[in-house]
Amino acid sequence: MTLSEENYLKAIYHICNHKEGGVSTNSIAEKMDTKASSVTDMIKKLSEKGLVDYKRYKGTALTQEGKLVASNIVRKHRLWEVFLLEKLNFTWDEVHDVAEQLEHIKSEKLTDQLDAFLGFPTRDPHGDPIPDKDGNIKTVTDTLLSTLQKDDRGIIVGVKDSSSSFLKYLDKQEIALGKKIKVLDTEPFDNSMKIKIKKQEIVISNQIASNIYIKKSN
Amino acid sequence: MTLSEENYLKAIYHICNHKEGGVSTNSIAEKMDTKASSVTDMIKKLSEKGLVDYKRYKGTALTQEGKLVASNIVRKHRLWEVFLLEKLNFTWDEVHDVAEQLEHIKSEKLTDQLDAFLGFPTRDPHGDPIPDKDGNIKTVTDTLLSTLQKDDRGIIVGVKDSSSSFLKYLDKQEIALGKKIKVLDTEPFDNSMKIKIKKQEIVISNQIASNIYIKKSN
DNA sequence: TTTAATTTTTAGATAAGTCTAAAAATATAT
DNA sequence: ATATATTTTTAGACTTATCTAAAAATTAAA
Ligand SMILES: [Mn+2]
Ligand SMILES: [Mn+2]
Ligand SMILES: [Mn+2]
Ligand SMILES: [Mn+2]
Repeated sequence: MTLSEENYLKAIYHICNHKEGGVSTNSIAEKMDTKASSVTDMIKKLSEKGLVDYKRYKGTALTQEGKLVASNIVRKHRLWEVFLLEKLNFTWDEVHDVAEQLEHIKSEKLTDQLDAFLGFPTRDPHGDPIPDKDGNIKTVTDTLLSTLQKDDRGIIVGVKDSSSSFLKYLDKQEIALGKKIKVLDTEPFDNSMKIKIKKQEIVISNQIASNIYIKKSN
Repeated sequence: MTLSEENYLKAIYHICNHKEGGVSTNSIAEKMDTKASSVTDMIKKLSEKGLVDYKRYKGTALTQEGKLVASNIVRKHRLWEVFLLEKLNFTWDEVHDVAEQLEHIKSEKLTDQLDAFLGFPTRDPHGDPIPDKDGNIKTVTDTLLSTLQKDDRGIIVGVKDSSSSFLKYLDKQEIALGKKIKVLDTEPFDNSMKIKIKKQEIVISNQIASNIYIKKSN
């Protein structure tokens, strides 16, 4: 299993989680930041190895085995993110890039022991669930903050966008996982909303609100 | 800096530490388990990049910059070995293979924070010194157990051979870093020796004794 | 249902890293 | 000093992963 193969499997895995059914060559190319022709080549190889189901012009899907390999990479990625944040004083906008490297380290013992060392965490620093060894993962059923109505309350449980710039914005506004919020008002014109968080009132754009996951509390 | 380039620099670094002056193409090939022709190609590239001094047929040496890069990889390797042993319940014969992968993770913050997290260790699980950020390293001046005479005493401070099979042998004999030993007798015929360790008397071959570093205590 | 646009695949080229086999340089032995 | 052996380098080939450009299949539009 080469680095490149692993990254392709992971990309397909992530796209699959959003859209059901086959994955298009172009969508993989976009996520991987490569050309479609490169994707076709790689998919053929993964197909030979029994990691994806592929019929030309028809799209690609992970096999059982491919899904297990991919989820294991995601598992490692998220465990390492927890490690970096909890043990090594990284901030939640710094962990992803390093985890992109660490997720490819091959050692089952390492992964298991890391899991135990961290106290078997269920979510990564961005609120995303951590798959178990068999690829089982809590499907995220959280609602987006942008879908809440006036007077709705909830707790922040995750972010959809994990980019460094977005996370830094949240830090600046003191918006963090676990915080209680209440929607004070919504503005129909641009879908911005006024919310109360930590006894402060702030206005956030729809772009922000549609990247924050909430667990509604009433 | 590719994975392959890093491994070549590390190989040259390790050979240099034993032999002074230029390093032969063949010695690099042997350490890297590749062909001499491959080494020549790579050395040319490293030379272009200013990481090694190279004149054809004359041998290779690390430049200041190359030495710094190499020692940083060794630094990471040994820090990770400490981490795996101290925090993740690895045994000292298991840490090396995983550290071979982890040493290539690129993040200065990660290395620094790991160093701090581990309490700034000075030696890895095999007794080898850990270089600092600037490439400074305590040169090992320890003596080999095989050079001791009858009635000499000392403390085990390191191993020369870090192979899994050797380390497992030591575990079986309960020979470990920090243990006090005394040479009870030496056998001139095959250079084996009888030693006292943990109040037990055991006989070890010269091959064993010449792979254990001792700090003489009188 | 033809035609046009889009998506996907193929064909051919390139770069990195490796190999084998042969040539060149250096070292060793008679 | 000359012949022989060893070491090192070059030449050419192969694999993996990528790209561009062109062809083929599919989808959308007229
Ligand atoms: Mn991430
Ligand atoms: Mn994450
Ligand atoms: Mn090691
Ligand atoms: Mn070591």
